[in-house]
Amino acid sequence: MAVTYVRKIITFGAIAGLALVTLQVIEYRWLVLDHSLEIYGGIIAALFAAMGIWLGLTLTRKTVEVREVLVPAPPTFVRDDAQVSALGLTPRELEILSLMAEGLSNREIAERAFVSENTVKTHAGRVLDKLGAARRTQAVQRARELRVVP
Amino acid sequence: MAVTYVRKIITFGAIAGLALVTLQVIEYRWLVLDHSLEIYGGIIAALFAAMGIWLGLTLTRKTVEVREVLVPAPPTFVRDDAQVSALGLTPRELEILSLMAEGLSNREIAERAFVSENTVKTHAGRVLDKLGAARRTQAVQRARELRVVP
DNA sequence: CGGAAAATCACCCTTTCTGGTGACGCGGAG
DNA sequence: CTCCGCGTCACCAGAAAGGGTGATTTTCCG
Repeated sequence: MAVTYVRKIITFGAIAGLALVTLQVIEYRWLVLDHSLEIYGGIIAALFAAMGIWLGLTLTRKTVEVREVLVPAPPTFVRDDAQVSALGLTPRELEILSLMAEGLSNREIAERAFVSENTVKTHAGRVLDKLGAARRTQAVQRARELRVVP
Repeated sequence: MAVTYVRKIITFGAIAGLALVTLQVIEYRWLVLDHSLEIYGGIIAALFAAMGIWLGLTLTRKTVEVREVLVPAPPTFVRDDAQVSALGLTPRELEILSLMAEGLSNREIAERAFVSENTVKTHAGRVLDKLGAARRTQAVQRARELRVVP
């Protein structure tokens, strides 16, 4: 930032110098031709006004006001793996639990997991057991509280 | 916005006019005193440069950047009553649904609601029906998605 | 290699849940 | 007053879920 400003000031100086030189030239030219002072002043005024505008623009171009607006974030689910291991749930059991939470029947779960319905029953039984639940709705409820399923 | 710019331009005109008047005064004063042209030009230059800078500054001052900041959503549950009425759920059915969502059996719900288990079955059946669910776990899942139960 | 944990599957029996039908009382809207 | 929505209750048949036991295969780790 500091470097930027230094460069701008140098640029400003250079342009100012150039303008002065130009002024000298114009001055003698017009004086020789015996023109009025008003025209001379007008030119100077226009020149420096333009330069000033350019300076003002350049100096403030990066002035931005950052306004932070608080907006509700979408509920993000992150599985509590600590709970999972604390409950002693195996990966397969966790998978069956997730499918149970989606409201699927044992038969449907069996199809999705490519196993027999009996196998699903076994897993489901263990899940209920480890979660201390008597019914699958209860198991899902507990799992949700423990952040094991969304 | 357009109004703002118009006002600025008018202001600019006024100041420019004032500056010109000032110039005239200065011009005669200094001419009478027979001072050099350079000083006169310098004053004009300084005057218009300052004005230009002011103009540039004024014209570009406000650039507002709105940045949205995600804030963790509060776990506040608010029932979507629109959904409830859209589903045609009666108060009693909603109550039974809530108890189902807690993982209670029909028998347990009957005890809490002070009705017979058969009554609970009837309500539960209607709830499944209105939610388009085949099992209570599915009903609970749907109800949750529809923000009918926490 | 050997054993433990995990995953798989099969029965059998009980409990719970679901679906369908029917019925009764109550209170509000037409 | 009558009809309708709501809540209540009952009964039954079938589906789904839960509990228990036993067995085989896979996987993984020391």
